[in-house]
This record gives sequence, C-alpha cells and structure tokens, in this order.
Amino acid sequence: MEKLQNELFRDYLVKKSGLTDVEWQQILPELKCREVKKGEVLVEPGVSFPYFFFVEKGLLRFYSLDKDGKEHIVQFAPENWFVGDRNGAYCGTPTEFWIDVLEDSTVIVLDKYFIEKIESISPSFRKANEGLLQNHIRLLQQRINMLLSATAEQRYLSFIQLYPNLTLRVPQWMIASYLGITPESLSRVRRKLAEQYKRKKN
Amino acid sequence: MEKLQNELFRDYLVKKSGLTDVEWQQILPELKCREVKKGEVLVEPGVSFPYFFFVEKGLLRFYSLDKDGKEHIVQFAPENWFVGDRNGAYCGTPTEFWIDVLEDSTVIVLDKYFIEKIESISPSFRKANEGLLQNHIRLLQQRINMLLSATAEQRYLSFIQLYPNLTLRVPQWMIASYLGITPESLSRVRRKLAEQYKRKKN
DNA sequence: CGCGTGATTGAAACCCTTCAAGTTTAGTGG
DNA sequence: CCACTAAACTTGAAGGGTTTCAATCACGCG
Repeated sequence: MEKLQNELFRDYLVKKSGLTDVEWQQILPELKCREVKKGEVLVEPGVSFPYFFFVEKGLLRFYSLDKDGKEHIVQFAPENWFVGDRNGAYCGTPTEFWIDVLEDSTVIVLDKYFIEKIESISPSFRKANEGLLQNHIRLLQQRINMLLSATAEQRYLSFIQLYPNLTLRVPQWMIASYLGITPESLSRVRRKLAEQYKRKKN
Repeated sequence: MEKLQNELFRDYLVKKSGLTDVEWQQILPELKCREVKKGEVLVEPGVSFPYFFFVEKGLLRFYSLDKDGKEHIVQFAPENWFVGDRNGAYCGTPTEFWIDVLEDSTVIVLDKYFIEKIESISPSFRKANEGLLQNHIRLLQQRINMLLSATAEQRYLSFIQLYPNLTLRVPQWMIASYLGITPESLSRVRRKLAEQYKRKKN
C-alpha cells in the first residue's frame, strides 16, 4: 500500500505545520515531482541551480570535490529532508557543490518563489519553515563543533548514534568522507571498537 | 557623532528589509538593549537561554568547552550579526555552548516571540529574515566543507580573506581555535607564509 | 567466472599536536 | 612613565593520530 507521489510531502507539511486540506488543494497543482535514479547528478559546480529538493523517498548527497579529486560530503539527505544549494537558490550565483542520488528516489522540486507561495497560503507553514531553518543551523553548528574538537573515533560514535540507519544504507567510505577522515582510518577505528567490545564481553 | 542605541539595529533592518518608519515606531518601544563589558558571560551550558543577540557594536563569541577544558569557537559575532543558542531559543532545552563578550558591546536582546512580532508587523522583515537564515546556512556549509578538506594553511588563508578585520580584533589563539588547530600550529603557518612572501619579493 | 567496487591491513611518511622553554606584548599599579 | 606581571606569541624537539601508498581480501553483479 504505497503512498502516492506528493502524499509524503503532504504528510510532512501536515505534521510540521498543521497544513489544512484547503491549503493543500491550493498547493498541489503546482508541485513538481521527479523520480531520480541512483547515480544521477542533480546539481554540479559552475551552474546556478535555484531549486531545493524535498526527498520523499530515497537518499541524496550534497558534497564538494577538491582539486585532488577527493569528495567531501557536507550533508546526506534521506527521507523528509530538504537539500539544495543556497547559493543558487538565494543569490543566483553558481554553486561549488554537487548533489547526486545514492538510492533511487522521488523528490519534490521547489524554488524560492514556490516556497514563498506556500508561505503566503499557509501562515503555519511559514512558521514551521523558519523553525526548520533554525533547526538546520543548530545541527550544522553541532557538526562544526564536532569537526573542531572530536577525534576520528568520537566522530564515528556520534555519527552512528545520530544516523543509525544511514550506516546501513551508505558505503563506509562515504561515511568516512562525511566525518572528515579517510576510509582506511574509519576501518581501523571500527576494528578497534569491535575489539574493545569483544574484550568487554569476556 | 555617535548613533543612539537601537539606531544601528534600525539601519540594519531598513537596509535588509526596507523597514518603514511606521513599522519601526511599532517595534521600538519593545526593544531591549543592553551594554555588556569585555569578559562578561552571556550564556553558559546547562541553562536554557531562549534569546538571540543582535550585535550593534562590539564583538561576541559562541564556543564550546570540551572535557579537557579546551575552547572551540563555532562563531564570532561582530557588528550586525545575530548570535544565540538555537537550542534554547527554539526547543527550550539547555545549551551546550557559551557566549561571551570579546569587546565592550551593545547588543539587542530578542526572543522568539519578539521576532515573530516583528515579522507580523513587517512582511518585508519576514522575508529578509528568511534570507538571513538561508545565508547563515550557506556560510556554515562552507565552513564545514573547509573543515573537511583544508589544511591548516588553507584554513588560515581563507579566514583572513573572509574576515580581514577580525584578525586585528581577536587574539591569534582564538583564530586558531576557530580554525580547529592549535595556537602553535597557527604561529608556524604564519611564519611559513611570511617567509614565502619575503622570498617572493626578492 | 571474472571484473569492479568496497573494505581491510601493513608500513612509512606527514602533518599537526603536545610539552616545555623562551620571547614579546599588553595591561596595571606604584 | 617606568616597573612589573600576566597573557600572548614564538620556537624547538618529541610524539601521536591520520594519511598515504600498496597489497590483499570480500563480495555482488553482469
């Protein structure tokens, strides 16, 4: 009994902002929904991409590529997350980041004007959206704090606690990239933790 | 010819959102302004502090203290910046961060409800505020990307480019803390850069 | 089955930290 | 205005956590 496209987005809005049926009926006709395949690239550096994605199902990833060709994952975007390049969406300038698809996904494509429109239709959405932005800032600050202060091991432990399900859906080397360490280091950290765990049991 | 208290906040709002005189007159009576002295602690871990600060003049700092007693600076807040614990302000939960005063400052103290009030008075403020939040997120993402990918030297170079005036107002060891390196490392980085610069000149 | 991708492991190298000492700077009170 | 002290910055040597590079192993998929 799978939900229709847009239904999940609706559920989300209702939950977060108490969106009413009437409001939803006004919004619905303009929603742009898109099915995207694993591996697809949605945003790439150099171009301005003035849209956000809301992930109904699946998993996206927001990352940069340094001059040595190494990837650095700034954010994962699983179900019920927004992701997008704020550069393009709000300043119209080209982005320096990539967004691509880690699992076959369905996303809702929103632009700045559409969000403003929902906000004018639904004041409660407006408020909820601001709360979301504040919360996003909070999470980013915590992440920065972690990158400033934590060792590889601490980073990994906090990651598996915060995003237990992602550890199953994402290859290890991507988690390493998210944590700011190499895949080799993560592998060693995991081995060390596993050994400690075993020793404790005996 | 110094500006009165609140005038700078007003200038800011006018510039960012085209606030009108009438709107300002409605907001003004409720503004809470505060003079704070260098060294004063405004927020500390364990308590919930549901306010934001807008810095009219001076410099604040938002940081954490790890279990070894080391400080990690998440954000500087010079003139025209907002700073506050999003935990307290939006969830009512206790914070894990400190905010203290680096230079004698005048700040405006805002709570969530006050911001909502300004937003209901001035739609343009509402829009501007959302833009500010988006921009803040953008900056935090860039910072994360830097912490994930850049060496000590690259971090410092990007810092002095982004915040040239802060390098004069903030002791070096705090910049090191912001960059996620030790003061000693920063000192060595600076020496190396200075030597390179000299060699280039000859 | 074989290929490619991801995970593991080892050894060496490297960047940064740590610790300790010395130098400079800035602030304060006599 | 100098003297004194504390804080900030510098410098060196040793150490440690991570990275790098290379090789090997494990697994899924065409």
